[in-house]
Amino acid sequence: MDTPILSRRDRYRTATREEAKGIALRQLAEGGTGALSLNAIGKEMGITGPALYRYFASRDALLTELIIDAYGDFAAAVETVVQAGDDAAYLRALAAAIRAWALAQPHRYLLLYGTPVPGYVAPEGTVPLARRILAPFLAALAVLPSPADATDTQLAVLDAQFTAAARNSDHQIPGALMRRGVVWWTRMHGLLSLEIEGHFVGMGFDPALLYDVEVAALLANGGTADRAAVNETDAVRPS
Amino acid sequence: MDTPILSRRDRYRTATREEAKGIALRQLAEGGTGALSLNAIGKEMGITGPALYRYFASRDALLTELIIDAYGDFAAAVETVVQAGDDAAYLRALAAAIRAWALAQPHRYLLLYGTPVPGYVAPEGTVPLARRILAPFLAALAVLPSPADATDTQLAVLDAQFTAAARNSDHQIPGALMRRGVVWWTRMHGLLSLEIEGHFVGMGFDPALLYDVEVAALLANGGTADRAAVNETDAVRPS
DNA sequence: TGTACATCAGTGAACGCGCGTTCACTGATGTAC
DNA sequence: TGTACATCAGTGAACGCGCGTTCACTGATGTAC
Repeated sequence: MDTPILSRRDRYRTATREEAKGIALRQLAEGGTGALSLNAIGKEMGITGPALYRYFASRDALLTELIIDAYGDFAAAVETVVQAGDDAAYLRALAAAIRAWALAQPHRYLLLYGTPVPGYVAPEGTVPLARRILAPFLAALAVLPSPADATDTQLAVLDAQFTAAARNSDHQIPGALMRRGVVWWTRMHGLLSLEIEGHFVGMGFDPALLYDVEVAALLANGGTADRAAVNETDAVRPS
Repeated sequence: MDTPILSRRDRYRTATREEAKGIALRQLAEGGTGALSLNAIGKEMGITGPALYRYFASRDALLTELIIDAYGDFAAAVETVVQAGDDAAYLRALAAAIRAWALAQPHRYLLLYGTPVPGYVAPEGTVPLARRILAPFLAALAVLPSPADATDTQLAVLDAQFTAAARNSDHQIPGALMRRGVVWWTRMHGLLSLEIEGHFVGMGFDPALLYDVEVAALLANGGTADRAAVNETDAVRPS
């Protein structure tokens, strides 16, 4: 840390900023992205709307800050998971941490992965933040072998695409590994977004249990169709 | 059909309604749910805003109608798929139809499965519509066996929950079947929502290919973790 | 076929609301000598 | 330690905008005799 000597003014300033952002998050949780209003935030703080322009350049600037904060918070929550036990246990713990964070702050999760705000352009430095969240998964997946990877032509093409993309980027993640990470991502997101948005309500099952089952499925085949299993199934099929 | 004798007025009326709804859909596509405005629709039709109150009771009523229409359209698109070839091929075709519809009209897909409109209460008769979409999948999945179902306690509990829910409802779908259908749903939704919302942009892979791979994975294990494969993997593991 | 009435589409003004944002201004807090 | 100036927080008015919705009203289209 570099000399955190803050004047009274600076401390007050950051405190006010944080208070405003906290209220903004609550407004977001209650009314969705459209309900984010500098005037309304000011009103709740006992302050005029225009006063907030001393703290945020515009409404979009505040929204951008909330998004970046959410990314950081999410990444921090994932990085907090300690690597204990074997890799499968670690991956299970990572998946559980993601679900816990998403359910604890659904509006922030939707801010990152939900329907994009119309007319709002995502901030630039968002890619490394997204990668920070994926990184622990990739680290664990790299150790965990995935069966029957190269036996499928579709898979081979897909992995080659990821490999090529890595060449054009600044990272060196193997294509097959990246693909497995993305599969984890899409499956977890499918479960979490539907749960958060209330689409499981009234279906009579425990979303946590389904989540566990799906994580187990991911661990079982490493995020890959087990083509050996296909043949087995076909052989066993009664029809 | 029951006597479709419509007066000139009635025909004009439905035509105007349809035109308004079409413009509403385009506005939704451009500006998101918040941009849906009766005044703006009227303006685009060369009509005053209040005039639209002759056709729709309120803004929410129009939104409800759009949602119900979208459900119907989506269900119709799924039901159009002809059952040719074996069950796996049929399921692949169903999954492809869903992706095609979702990508062709992303805003309508998000209207059904995206972030809920804040303050808007979903219409009542939505459950049977949602079930209409799931039904063809369940029909095909019922024939396709899923391996190693009962070997896992978590799975057994989950299936029991679905079975119990079916008892309390008006349908008679076996728990394990319903669970497999939900797994198809969550996986496809994860892929489709992330693709539609632009989260795959710049990653350098073909979303269609990943979709195919995931459908293949679903077909391979029937939407279930293949626990036999887990043990195989563990046995092979180098670490 | 013509007339009298009912129905309906659409207008335009109005109400009340909230939004983002700019701007000139007042007071309080900090800093430099 | 005291004074002079700069910095900053916050106010309140204003601009222009758009929204949903109600209401009294005008004209055109339909229907019944």
